[in-house]
Amino acid sequence: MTLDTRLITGALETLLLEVLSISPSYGYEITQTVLERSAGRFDLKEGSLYPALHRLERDALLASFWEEHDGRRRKYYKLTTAGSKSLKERRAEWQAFSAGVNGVLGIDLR
Amino acid sequence: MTLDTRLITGALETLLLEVLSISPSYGYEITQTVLERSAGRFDLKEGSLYPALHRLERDALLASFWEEHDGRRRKYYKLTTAGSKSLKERRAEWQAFSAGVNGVLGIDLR
DNA sequence: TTCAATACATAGACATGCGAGGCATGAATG
DNA sequence: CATTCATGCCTCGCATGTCTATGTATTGAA
Repeated sequence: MTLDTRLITGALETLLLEVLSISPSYGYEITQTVLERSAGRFDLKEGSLYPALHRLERDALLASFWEEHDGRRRKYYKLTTAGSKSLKERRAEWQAFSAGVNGVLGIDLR
Repeated sequence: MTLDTRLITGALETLLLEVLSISPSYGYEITQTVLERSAGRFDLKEGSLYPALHRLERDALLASFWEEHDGRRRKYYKLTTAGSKSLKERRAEWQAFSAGVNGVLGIDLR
């Protein structure tokens, strides 16, 4: 397990919720969006992406629906009301967490 | 497992290396230092702290020595040369990672 | 005497990311 | 026509991590 892998662990679901808060999307497209918005840093793997989406749906933070495009089945996900609320909390938690780490590391972002 | 727990996973070792780069320290004191420098946010548990210290020592990033103070045994840890190098890399990796998350979340720190 | 704080350590429960594999379609390449 | 690449979804098993609970022990205060 690389360091980068361990770092992503707590942020993956938040990133998925964030991307889906912009507009409903599906697995493959989500990976592309995350790749772009992270400036190429986060290349989500299928073995982590799909289980994460399923977890979020199981917890009712996401809802899914199938659509067909050019002969390809796509499973779209969108935020539920609870998902939107959770995203708000997770964004705040991320900011507090990163502030904590920066504090210990003596990194001043002002 | 709380979200905060998952977030700390990738940063814990970096925080330990950072604290020990300031001066050698021992388990209990490290938890206090991290608690202070994170503004009370990170209360390291023994079940994650000690295994992490042992991992870092196993990987030769830390070295340990025992000392006695007021009848209490303390196991001090200090950075090795490799540990110092690793810390530098991890600090850079943390900054790249957090920039990536902030990018996806649309958080602008300028 | 009893309790809290200090101090180290580990076993087991539980959770998560990833590599590897499976299955399928459409477009481009040779 | 065959092959390869990009698109698209899914799951199993492995490695690894944190936390709770527990064990051991000393010091000092209530």
